[in-house]
Amino acid sequence: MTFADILVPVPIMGTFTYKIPADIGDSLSVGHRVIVPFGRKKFYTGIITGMSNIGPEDYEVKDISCVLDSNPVVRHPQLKFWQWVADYYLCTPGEVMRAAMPAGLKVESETYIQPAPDYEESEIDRLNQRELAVMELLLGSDKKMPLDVISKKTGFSNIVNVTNSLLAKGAVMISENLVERYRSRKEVYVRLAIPKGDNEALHRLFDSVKSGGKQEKALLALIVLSGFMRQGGNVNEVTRTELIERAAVTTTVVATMAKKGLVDIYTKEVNRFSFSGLVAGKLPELTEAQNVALDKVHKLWLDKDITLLHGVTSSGKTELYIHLIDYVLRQGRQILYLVPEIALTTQLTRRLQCVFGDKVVIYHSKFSDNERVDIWKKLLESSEPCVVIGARSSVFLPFSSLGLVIVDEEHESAYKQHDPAPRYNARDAAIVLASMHGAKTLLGSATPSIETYYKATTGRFGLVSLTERFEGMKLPEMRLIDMSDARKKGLVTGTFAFETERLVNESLKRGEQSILFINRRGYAPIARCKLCGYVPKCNNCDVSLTYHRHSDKLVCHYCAAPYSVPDVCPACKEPGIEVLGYGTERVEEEVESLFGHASISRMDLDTTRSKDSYENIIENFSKGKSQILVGTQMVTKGLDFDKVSTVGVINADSVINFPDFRASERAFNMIEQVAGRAGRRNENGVVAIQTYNPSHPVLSYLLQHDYTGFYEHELSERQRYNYPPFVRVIYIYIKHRDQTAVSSIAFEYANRLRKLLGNRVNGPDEPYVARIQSLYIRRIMLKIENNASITKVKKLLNDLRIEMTNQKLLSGAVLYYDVDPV
DNA sequence: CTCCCTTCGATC
DNA sequence: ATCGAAGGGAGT
Repeated sequence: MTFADILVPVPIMGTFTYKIPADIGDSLSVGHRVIVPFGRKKFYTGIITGMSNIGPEDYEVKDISCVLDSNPVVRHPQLKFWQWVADYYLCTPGEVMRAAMPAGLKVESETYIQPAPDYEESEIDRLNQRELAVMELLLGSDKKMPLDVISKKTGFSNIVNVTNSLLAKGAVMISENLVERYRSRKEVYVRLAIPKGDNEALHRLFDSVKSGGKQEKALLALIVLSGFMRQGGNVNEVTRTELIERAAVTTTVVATMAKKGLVDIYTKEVNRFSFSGLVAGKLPELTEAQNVALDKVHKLWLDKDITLLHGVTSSGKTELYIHLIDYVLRQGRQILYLVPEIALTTQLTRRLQCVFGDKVVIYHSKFSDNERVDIWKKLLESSEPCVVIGARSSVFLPFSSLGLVIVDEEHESAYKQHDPAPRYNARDAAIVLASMHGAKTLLGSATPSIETYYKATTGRFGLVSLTERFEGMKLPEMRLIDMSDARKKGLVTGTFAFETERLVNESLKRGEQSILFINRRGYAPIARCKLCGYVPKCNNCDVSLTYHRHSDKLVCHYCAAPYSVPDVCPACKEPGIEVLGYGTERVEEEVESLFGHASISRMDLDTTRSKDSYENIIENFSKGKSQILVGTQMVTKGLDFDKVSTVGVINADSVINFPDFRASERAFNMIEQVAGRAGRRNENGVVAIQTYNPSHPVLSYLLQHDYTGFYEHELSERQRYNYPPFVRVIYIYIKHRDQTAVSSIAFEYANRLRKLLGNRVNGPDEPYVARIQSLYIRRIMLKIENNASITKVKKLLNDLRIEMTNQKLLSGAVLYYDVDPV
């Protein structure tokens, strides 16, 4: 083959054709990774998606620069899957590739700049100030520097102009260098410098070390660790780390021994993802109800590919999963176990490792890129059965033979990627991936999404219910607390109703724990001047700033820009700025003053930024080191705590009154999930829901833990107002730096779209946050019938976009789609 | 008329 | 995404 179609990780439709150099033609195939020159300068990593002997006629074809691996790194059906994601979520395959592969597998070129060796400034080519600044920096370091480093150090935003003029004046040279980000890990090993079984030589080794000395200790440890004296078989490789730990000696001792010729020290590349050597344990025993459910899943598998396991909290879904995983592992196939948040992996991983030992693999975004590459490579190399626990991006791993995909907490919005493209939902993508592998999908949830439950009750999916909790566990009592009534009667301290306070106190007295859920981080979500009413807003976004006491800053929660708190109101010049409302920090502070004797921890985005912080908080709480846990939605996720008896929902209204069609669903799920944390093994479980709007229908279903009742109610609302699952929603976002432009563009776009699709088009309207990062936003909602062809819609949207682009009607605007928003 | 910055169009 | 060319407004 002489030509190859190459997919590059850029947001452009389609693939690009390159010539395959004659000497490497035979070794290439689809899925291979290559380096190609792309655009004027840059080099990118591309993936071969097709090959042919006939090249294009109408343009010049460039050569593939080099081939990166001896085997493909993308295997069937990954490319097909990428294409599906691109088609369904209305983005380009390049964007999917960008998201799918770890950065370490996508080598890119970077522009480097260095001073020209013989440059002398002349009269004609005077350097201006910016140029001089760059030259000074370059001459100061005498090494060539990447452009982005220069721009960071000088603070110049438009560094390209400066370098170009420097280049024109002959002051600098530039070069494109490939940067390999992936670093393999090297491990130091130690072995005895004699052949196995040569006992005479062994004696000589012992003769040459001091009896009772460190070296002798090391020698003994090495013999044990390597299994040198064991009959038959090979000696084990022993790492230096293992050895010095076992023998309690330093590396110097080992180095001296190597110098004396007693041992050999050698270095080897290792895969970071090493099987931990854990041994598999026994399967958990199932209860009667679980056994019935398990049988039912197996029966459903005969004619349904997708099954919903609807199990109330603590009904033991995980045990069921474990049995199914075991079943599939025995068939020699792989399992993908999706969890919505990295956070959930720790407890789960331990449980699975107890049963499946070293067959458990974890993959998520807090892993270093090197670690991710290692896992990718490991999956490519071996097709052994294993179970991958991962967050949404693990749907892109190179599985060889998936037998089962489990999507735990399938209703979770964390499965949906919002920004950047591909805006995919890992739950739905996983279903498609599973079908490409001929695998089964099991969706699990205590509060299934409306769409999923609809499909399960109308026969598209199988449905298995687990309604029975483990022995001695009952659902916690839900108690509504009418805050306006409480305030009228003066039964409120700060944001706590006396009632809530009393429940927490009783828990404390019994030596039990409490969880307090507030849907906002920071100290207070609004700052305001009490004299003139001025509210500080972000300069780039249409959001009021959240006050963070910890840093004493006002922070934009959309672009993270920090602002200092003004001493006087910028509007009226009086010192009237005060803060309003409650976030986690402020609740924590109030909890401290109310229950000062208890130990309190807070869990939100701000306290879980570093790698292990999340686990530490969870660990502390589950070991009882803290009694009260204050947090955002993070605390609602399926964590198992035995001693929690009180759960407080501090502000249910902020969850319920969110302005979109999923508000009720989200509120029901969130509150029911956090309620599930109470009374897992506790008779006294109570959930206090503080609200100013106690008659909201969602709350009445929550009081009864009545999922199906809520579902019926919500489904009829969805049908009445024509929302999913009865239609498919596509949001079309239009962003522009200019407020008037964005309005008129969105208006024109919507009108043209309406001519094509009629009343399926709603809007444009301003989304909840109408300006983010200096861009004004408009949103058009498209409601497409379920049986409509996505291809047709896609073509129509594409054509409209091209038409309006050609008429210069979209200039300066950013336009993108969000399919199946959550 | 130059300099700088933004916008536009192409990328095999 | 990223780069160079082209357009356009202010400064000399």
